[in-house]
Amino acid sequence: MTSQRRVTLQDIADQLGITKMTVSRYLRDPQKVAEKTRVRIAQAIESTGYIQNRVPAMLSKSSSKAIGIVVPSLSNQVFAELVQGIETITRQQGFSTLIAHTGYDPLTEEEQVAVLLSYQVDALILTQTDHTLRTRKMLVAAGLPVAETMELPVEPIDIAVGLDHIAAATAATRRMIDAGRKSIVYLAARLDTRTLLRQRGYEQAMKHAGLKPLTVSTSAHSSFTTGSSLMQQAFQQSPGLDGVFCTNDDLAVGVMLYCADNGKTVPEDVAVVGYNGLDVGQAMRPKLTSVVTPRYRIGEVSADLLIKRIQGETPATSYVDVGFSFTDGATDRNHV
Amino acid sequence: MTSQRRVTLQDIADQLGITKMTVSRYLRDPQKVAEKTRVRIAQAIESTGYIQNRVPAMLSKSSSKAIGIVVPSLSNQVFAELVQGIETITRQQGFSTLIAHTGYDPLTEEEQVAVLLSYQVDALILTQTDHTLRTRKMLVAAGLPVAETMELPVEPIDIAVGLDHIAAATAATRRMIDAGRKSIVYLAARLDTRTLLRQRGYEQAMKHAGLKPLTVSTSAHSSFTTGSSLMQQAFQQSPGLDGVFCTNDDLAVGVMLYCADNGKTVPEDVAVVGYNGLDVGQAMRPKLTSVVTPRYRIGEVSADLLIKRIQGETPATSYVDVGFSFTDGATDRNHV
DNA sequence: TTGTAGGCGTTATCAG
DNA sequence: CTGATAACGCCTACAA
Repeated sequence: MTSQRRVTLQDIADQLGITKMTVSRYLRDPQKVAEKTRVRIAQAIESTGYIQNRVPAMLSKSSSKAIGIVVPSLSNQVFAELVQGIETITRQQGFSTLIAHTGYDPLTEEEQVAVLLSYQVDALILTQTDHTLRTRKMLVAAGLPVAETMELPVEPIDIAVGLDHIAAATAATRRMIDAGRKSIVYLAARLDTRTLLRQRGYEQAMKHAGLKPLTVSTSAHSSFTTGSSLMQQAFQQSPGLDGVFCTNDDLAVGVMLYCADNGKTVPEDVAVVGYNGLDVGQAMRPKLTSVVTPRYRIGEVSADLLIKRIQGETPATSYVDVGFSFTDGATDRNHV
Repeated sequence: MTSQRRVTLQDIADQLGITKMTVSRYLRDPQKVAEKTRVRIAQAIESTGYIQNRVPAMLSKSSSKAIGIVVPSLSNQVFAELVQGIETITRQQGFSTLIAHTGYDPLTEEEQVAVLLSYQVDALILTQTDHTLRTRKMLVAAGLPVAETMELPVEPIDIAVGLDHIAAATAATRRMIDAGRKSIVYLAARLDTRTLLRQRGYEQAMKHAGLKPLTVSTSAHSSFTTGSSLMQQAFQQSPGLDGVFCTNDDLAVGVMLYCADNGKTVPEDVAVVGYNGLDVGQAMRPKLTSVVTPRYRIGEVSADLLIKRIQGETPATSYVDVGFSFTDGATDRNHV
């Protein structure tokens, strides 16, 4: 009973003694068929539980009215919000979304891009800029609009919507420097592109202020426990540290928990700045100071640009810097 | 330049002066074509950046070698792990996955199920048991294997893999009762089925012990801040409370942060038990006691059962209770 | 208002 | 080893 053929237009047509063309017409515009037929078709569709099969349309128009989204991780609120931003736009334009995830691995990205392309998506939204050669080739060959999001690639494939993570990290670090911190450490996990960009920004700010940068990192993925253990290492390597810049809020919260647990007061003893401005940080006391990345907006903007491109328009801009700001936190103040 | 036609088998065949059939053969098994042809085809494919189009296969076999997964939320680690469990199995069996999300809304679920079915997925994995009538109808009409996961539905559509949330909640509550707690409150957010099941379990345990249950809830979604504010309300409604059972770990951590911030010691003043055993809880001090739900396992089991069904086998079981356990936490001990 | 013919890109099947 | 043909389900275009 599992593999009974799915109901088709033909089935419905046969059942009513008409042709599938009439049923097809009804589906796209009920007004186009006679009142009597209309009622009968409606009934038949209702009773059979007919579901539109998109596949033929994909075949003949080689378009699916779908946009593919490739995110690194499914459990990261950052990407969940990006997707929500995308979907507010796609939904109102009648596009659906296909979501794939890569676990931060360019090879998996390659695979997933191939899968999405094989489903004939009309556009692709990527969230990494580090692509394999084959990925790039496929994207070019497919000739569809592609948006790279979150960070701004040096050599964009096509559309780019994101923010300057180097500048954001520099600004974050400078806040602590301006507040009188001297020994600031950068905590990094899962060494993806963005983590490295932030490191660059951090190092620039430190060097510019004549301070010595120190990065403590792990290839493990970010979590609260990772944050705690990185902080422990940081104290070992730099006992006098008075500030930490964390590559994301998960680490930052782990740092705060570690401090609470080891007699260090934030921000008096140690300043902490996180990245992304997630709810976690805002639930802490004091509230975490963090870089706000407008990913909802990134989603909206990139979806909007892509749909315009799908529809044949040529938007003036294809490179959008959405900027950044800071949460209203208190973990980087009150020094000396 | 955006809508150049995608490269097809025909293009490659033309380019080589052979038929697409030969190219198609090569793709499925390179051994099936002559050495010489093989090399030429390989080259042409490489240079054109050809990507397999799955759509025609979906049409003719009305199968896509894909499994649809419908999760409530993309930012919840619980579902991320479920998906990972699913994908370990699907990947090794050559199936891809299509992920859709509902925001905990049965109507959105209906929509997403329709979308996935229209892509001719071979099976569906759902994570809610509260479906609209139309959803149920579509699933029956589509006649594909369906797994309902996480909770165990009273009337399963087909396959069910999950755990007994009532029993788990009862056990969690009883731990605190056994440790001498008298005034235990249940904190709930986003009132989905599982939240309500846990409430039932909590109430049963309380009544059984002759204690008065009290639930403090909100329709807002779970977060640390939600947890903190629910805890504040709980103290207002029940100043003498000495225990809280939280419907998930996010709330529980919010509760712990609130306590830390308001001079209450955990577990001395207030016992706390969470749900899901996420990393957050394990990063807290003391470590959060929490119900461990084996969602990775749930993913594996359901994917395995579904694929067997797709391949025509009839597994003996289609109803699997994976059970639950507790994290090695300390937030529910040390009383009186 | 309804019907007929053909095509989208691939693969199963049969023929050469 | 390679080619020809038909089929999958729907929609566009045209015809009745």
